[in-house]
Amino acid sequence: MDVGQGTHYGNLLSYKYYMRPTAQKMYGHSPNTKIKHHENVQKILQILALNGTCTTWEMAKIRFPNDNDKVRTKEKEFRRLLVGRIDRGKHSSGMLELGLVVKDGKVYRHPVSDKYRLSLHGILYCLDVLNLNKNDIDKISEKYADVLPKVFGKWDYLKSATEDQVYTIQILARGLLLDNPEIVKNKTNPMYELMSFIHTKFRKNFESISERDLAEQISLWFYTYLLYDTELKSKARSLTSVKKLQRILDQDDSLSRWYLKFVKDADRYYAKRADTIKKSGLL
DNA sequence: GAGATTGCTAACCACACGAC
DNA sequence: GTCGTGTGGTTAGCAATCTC
Repeated sequence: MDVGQGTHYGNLLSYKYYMRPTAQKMYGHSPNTKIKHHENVQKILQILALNGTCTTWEMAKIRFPNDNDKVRTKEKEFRRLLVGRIDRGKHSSGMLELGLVVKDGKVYRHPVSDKYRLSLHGILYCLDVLNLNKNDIDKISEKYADVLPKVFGKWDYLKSATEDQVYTIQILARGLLLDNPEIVKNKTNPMYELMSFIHTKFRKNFESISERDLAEQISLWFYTYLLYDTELKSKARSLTSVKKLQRILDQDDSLSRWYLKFVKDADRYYAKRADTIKKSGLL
């Protein structure tokens, strides 16, 4: 897959502290914006979110299915927003440069044309800003299953297994519970330690991360977040969050091996750090 | 073969807005 | 008020392929 040509983006902390605020400043923080440029960009993002990989012509046809003149006009407008423009000798950046959208292959049937799709940061920005309903998020999961295989690729199973807790991925898109998992109240719940280890594991990738590694980080966040207890006070709760996660993992061998390896890595990491402190002679 | 379609690049002009 | 910048609307043109 020919992905992200010339586009660089960072890990989840980079999303929270750079990409999200920058994108909100440039393209709006809600679908109720009155700024035309924000509306146009959000429309492109919505088309790519709900339809997956498209050429600019296909995007314009989705916008105006029965009006070829408008398609021609819109296609040029969409391209300009995506790739930027040069006017009066000055270059203005487009959505590709920020990294919300990436090039994903080419169409060879006509003069070679680029195909575009959302990046993982773009997907998170859409989940954060576009006020999508559950049906829309289901469509994104279908179109981007290859990009986020451990989450979107198992969406239907996860929906039934977590009783719709899958939609909490919007919490990640808002940058919440990312680097502040200390709100976990249950001292036997390892969510704080595991969330912290996710950041340790990917800390060198703040400025640059491959799409595969970012998908890995998002997936680890997603499954670790399932440990979050929202009903601690409820006596009616039949399963602890740990057992609930175990039950989900038990149904899928590859998923189980993958996540338990992460937990073992975290365990080894913390044991080693504790050993270093003990041997330092400070205690 | 001619015209239509599709993809891409660039330019012109107008307007809004903030800085000075 | 002037200037620079960002953006929208529009047009022109080139090239390859498709359709009739």
